[in-house]
Amino acid sequence: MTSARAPKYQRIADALRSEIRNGTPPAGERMPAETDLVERFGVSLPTVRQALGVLRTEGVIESRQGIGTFVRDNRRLQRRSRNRYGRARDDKKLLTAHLRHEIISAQPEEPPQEISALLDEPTKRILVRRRRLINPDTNRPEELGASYLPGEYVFGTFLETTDVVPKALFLCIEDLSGKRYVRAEDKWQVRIASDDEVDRLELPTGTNVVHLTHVARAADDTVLEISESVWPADRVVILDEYDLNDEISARPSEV
Amino acid sequence: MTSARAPKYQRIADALRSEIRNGTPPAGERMPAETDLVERFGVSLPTVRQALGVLRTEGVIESRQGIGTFVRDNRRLQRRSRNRYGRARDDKKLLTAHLRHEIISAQPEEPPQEISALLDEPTKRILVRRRRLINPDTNRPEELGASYLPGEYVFGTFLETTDVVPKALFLCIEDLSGKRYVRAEDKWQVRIASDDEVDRLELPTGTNVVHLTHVARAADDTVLEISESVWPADRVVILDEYDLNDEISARPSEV
DNA sequence: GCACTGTAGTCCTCATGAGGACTTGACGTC
DNA sequence: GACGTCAAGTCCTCATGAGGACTACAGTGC
Repeated sequence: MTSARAPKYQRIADALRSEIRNGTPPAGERMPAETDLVERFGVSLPTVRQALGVLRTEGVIESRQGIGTFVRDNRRLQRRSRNRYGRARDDKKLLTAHLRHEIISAQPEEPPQEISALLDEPTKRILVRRRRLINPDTNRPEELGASYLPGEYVFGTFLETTDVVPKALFLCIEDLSGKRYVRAEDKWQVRIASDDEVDRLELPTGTNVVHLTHVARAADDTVLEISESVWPADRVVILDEYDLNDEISARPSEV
Repeated sequence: MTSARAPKYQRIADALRSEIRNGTPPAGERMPAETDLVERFGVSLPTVRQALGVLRTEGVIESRQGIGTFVRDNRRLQRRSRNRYGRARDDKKLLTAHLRHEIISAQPEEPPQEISALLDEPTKRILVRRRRLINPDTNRPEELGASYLPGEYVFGTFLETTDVVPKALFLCIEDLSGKRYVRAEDKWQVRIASDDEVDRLELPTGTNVVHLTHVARAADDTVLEISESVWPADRVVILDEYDLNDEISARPSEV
């Protein structure tokens, strides 16, 4: 894999990566100290650090100052791309059901540019509920989210508290607004984590995240809810299953 | 944004990033030489290089040895997540239609582990058509793809040539197999680009890519086609629109 | 028992210095 | 005019050296 003429730091990175892939050190465990690696590979400290930097940006390892460098556990969480509305399926592959929901805040906020651009003019006063999901197995945050709800329906209701809602959020909105969720648009993007996301998701800076923006509309096209979800990009898999009859409009060979 | 006690390389990176965001230098243009930056910021060369390294892993800039460091054009290409089967919509936001199609190869290959795991036993002999999409405006590759087709249907047919197919690929397979595409599973992942992808997509090493694995099945559940598509993660947006009536199975409030 | 302190081990920052590899373009030769 | 050569400018690699910041833990004093 590595050519003989590759730079030292690259060869060291390759060596360590393949060792990790073979289980030494195993996920979660500590790597040898930088000074040990200097001795082992017979190179200088900056070279070792450059090699570790490669693995760090790849998400293979993670360093904590004063403690050590650790092998990251990169098992991926499985998400269903349209599972927001709880279609009844008991798919054991979906790990997200076990996640603990935690409401960070629930208060009126000025919507950011990208969100307010999607809103109808009269609904620009909004309530924002921010949530975080913790994986109870690893005790690590796996998802960050925000729901932007039209103020006219939700101001002064129980949604303005940080309590966990009694039933699915969209059902609450339907009750409060008297309208039905009938259409949705999803937008998926990969981008660098913001400082806030780095903190809340406990990620190394510069990590990529998957960002989903979900817009739900009523029959009259007004926006009932906009929600955002953010996951660490290297810890998530998005699954989608569908019938093609709906997708294939006409087969030319039949015309 | 940057605290006063942030390390030098971080402050330099922040300064350059915000300048770039404000248009200097503009996308595609050259950055000042590293030695110029050394003088401007009054730091050493490794520090400047570390700052540029941050921007490089963020995808903001790109360096070419012997030539210079350039601001990357990070406009994103829009993709529809289920548009593979050409549902007739004339959405001007979709830029992909303008892409130039290029068949790299079309020959029998040993399927990789992840693919053959999805295949039925008798169809493990497959034809692989590899394609690349070029954006004629920028003349840059935007997408890399591979279609894994069951050998029993396609060996010896025109699909074994690198010619562009006369009609949509799935229609060809339907004709040749006598079966219909009725169901599909999509799997989306973000991962580091392989060496091959770095070459073919002309990316800096270590870049993240979005990887879609699409499995299409017939009514009897046999696999008709597996296709993979790979895009640079920071140059793509995935869009999806759908009716919620299909998704929301039952509203408890009505029970 | 508790709180504080010091120390060792760890990763992080940054300077200096040197050589190499790659690209471009000017120049000279044929 | 075509081709090869050379030099300048660029980014890339790597060593050495030093200091700092952070964490965990053992020991001390109360």
